[in-house]
Amino acid sequence: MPELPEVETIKRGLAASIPHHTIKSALLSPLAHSLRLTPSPHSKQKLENQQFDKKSLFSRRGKYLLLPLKNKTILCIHLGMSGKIITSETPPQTSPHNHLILALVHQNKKLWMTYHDPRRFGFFQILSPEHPSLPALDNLGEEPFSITPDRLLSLLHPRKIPIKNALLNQKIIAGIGNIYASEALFSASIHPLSPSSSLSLQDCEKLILSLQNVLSLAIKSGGSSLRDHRKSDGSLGMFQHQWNVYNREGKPCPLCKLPHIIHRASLSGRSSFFCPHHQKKLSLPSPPLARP
DNA sequence: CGGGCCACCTGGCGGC
DNA sequence: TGCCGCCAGGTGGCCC
Repeated sequence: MPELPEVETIKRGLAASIPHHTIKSALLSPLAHSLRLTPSPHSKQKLENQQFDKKSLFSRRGKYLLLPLKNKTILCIHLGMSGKIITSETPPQTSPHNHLILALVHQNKKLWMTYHDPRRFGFFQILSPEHPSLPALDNLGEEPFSITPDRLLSLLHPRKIPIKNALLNQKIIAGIGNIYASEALFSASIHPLSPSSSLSLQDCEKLILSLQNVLSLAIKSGGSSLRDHRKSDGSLGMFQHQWNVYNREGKPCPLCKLPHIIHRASLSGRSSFFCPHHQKKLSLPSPPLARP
């Protein structure tokens, strides 16, 4: 899915196109009930004839998109693996996967915003003062752009799980997915299987800088379009052309060059890509030797 | 707590 | 051409 850069790209696209619009109608697909979270029966009524709240900007938390409305509710969208949000000046083509279509208007100009998600691993929910959050949203870890090395060290220190798995755990750090976890570990020269507890403060500093660098570059390129991601105007993200390791098994390591090639390993059922030559696996400090 | 599974879904791709 | 198996950007649950 959309990881942090893709969601951020969509947020920025929407912020540039729809915040002054009024929602004239909201159409839910017949399949919307089988999204990962079922939308409340009142979703349609809560959205229709509402305006976006100009006092609260559109925002993103981890991989969650938050669109505040004037009636103090927030349209919260998670894109799962295959979700897209596309705006268009004509109604979207009919599809069973258009789970939410908002017909918008501003100064007599019509615009449609469509949430499309074939696999239905994503969802949308209306957060209201009565139901102000979601468990997963409450439990999100810190944002990669604000976490400090000290904080990351303290989160990693008690854990033996591979650092790659820790990066994918949204409760530890929010917004990182399978592509950017591999890319950041590559840049930080950290082996994905390194135990989380083996990272030093300096490793944490380097990892945070690598994360921030790769995420910033990806946002600048409009995210990575592997297959489903589109910017909100329908155009492609371009960061997939700048991947160093993701999906590049067998290709030369861009850093070490031949004969060193990118390897692939499966970690908790997810592909990880790395260069074993410069991403050295860290080991845990040896346990103290038993005194004879 | 953690690792290894599975489930939820559709669709694209390569191999035969 | 067509079918089949495999794989995919995420998350959460269950069992050991």
